[in-house]
Amino acid sequence: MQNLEHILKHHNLRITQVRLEVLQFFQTNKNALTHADLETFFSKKFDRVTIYRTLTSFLENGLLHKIPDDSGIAKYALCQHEGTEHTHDDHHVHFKCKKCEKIECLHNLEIPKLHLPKKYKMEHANLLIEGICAHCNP
Amino acid sequence: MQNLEHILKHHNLRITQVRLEVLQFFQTNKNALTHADLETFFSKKFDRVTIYRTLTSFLENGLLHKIPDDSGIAKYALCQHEGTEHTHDDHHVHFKCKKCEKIECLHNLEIPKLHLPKKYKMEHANLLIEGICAHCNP
DNA sequence: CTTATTTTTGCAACTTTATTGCATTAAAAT
DNA sequence: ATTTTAATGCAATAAAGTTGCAAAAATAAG
Repeated sequence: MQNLEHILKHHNLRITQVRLEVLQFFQTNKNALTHADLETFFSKKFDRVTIYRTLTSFLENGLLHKIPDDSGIAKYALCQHEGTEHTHDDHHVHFKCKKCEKIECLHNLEIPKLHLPKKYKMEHANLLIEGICAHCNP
Repeated sequence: MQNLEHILKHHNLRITQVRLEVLQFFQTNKNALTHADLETFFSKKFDRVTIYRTLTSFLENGLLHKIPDDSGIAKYALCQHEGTEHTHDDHHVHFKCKKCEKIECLHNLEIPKLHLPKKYKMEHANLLIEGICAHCNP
């Protein structure tokens, strides 16, 4: 397991305080996070805009991925297998719990192959499953 | 094929001008639409807020579904098989083209069954595929 | 078919989420 | 140690969506 500075370097990101702490927060938090989550956690420590820009830079440099959902609020989670270029992160499964509202990545699940109509070319796939997560299931 | 008024009635919606025209617009438009698309199309004819509320009522009454994606802008498309309660619309595939940016429903594709981890209960599934659509494919 | 009831619409104001410009500060390169 | 390059904070602005309320339209009731 690499340390935080290593991970940033590997993704061509300068090592700064915000980045170190935001990365750490993602690591200790297994669920998808929103900008608001970070803003709440870091209170007055970092500027709102800086947090937005941190998320954007992490996204662009492959540290985070955005999770599609219908809430209208952007949600982010760490990419697995940092370092390697094309991982199965391009085809992975997200689970959104209806009770706790949390979204998590099910990294070990592959999206089954699918037969697309003629002339359609698939590049990424993203499967969002909604239901009750293990934590909320009695 | 039912007419517009019939469809609204069937979904317990009062027949109004906005609803008739918005529904028609969705019918003649195979791709997913945003609020902005409707606002542009209906220019000054209907109020912004009215269009928002039309979308919401269609959503609540099962005429439309929201399509999860990572753009942060809500996208809507007509539900297939109007009338029947639980169709495979709960498990259907969306395709987002990287070139034309349009999203369409692939209603005839089923999402393959998946083996979830213990204690996870699935209720809906939504598969978003990104790539190049038939129209943009040379 | 006229009146009463209920729902929808339009307008204005507001909230929430996200972006841009720019001067200052910090990180890395020389 | 100094130069170069990139990141940060602040203020302002934009975009997306929501709420309250009076007026208008749709349905229900007589």
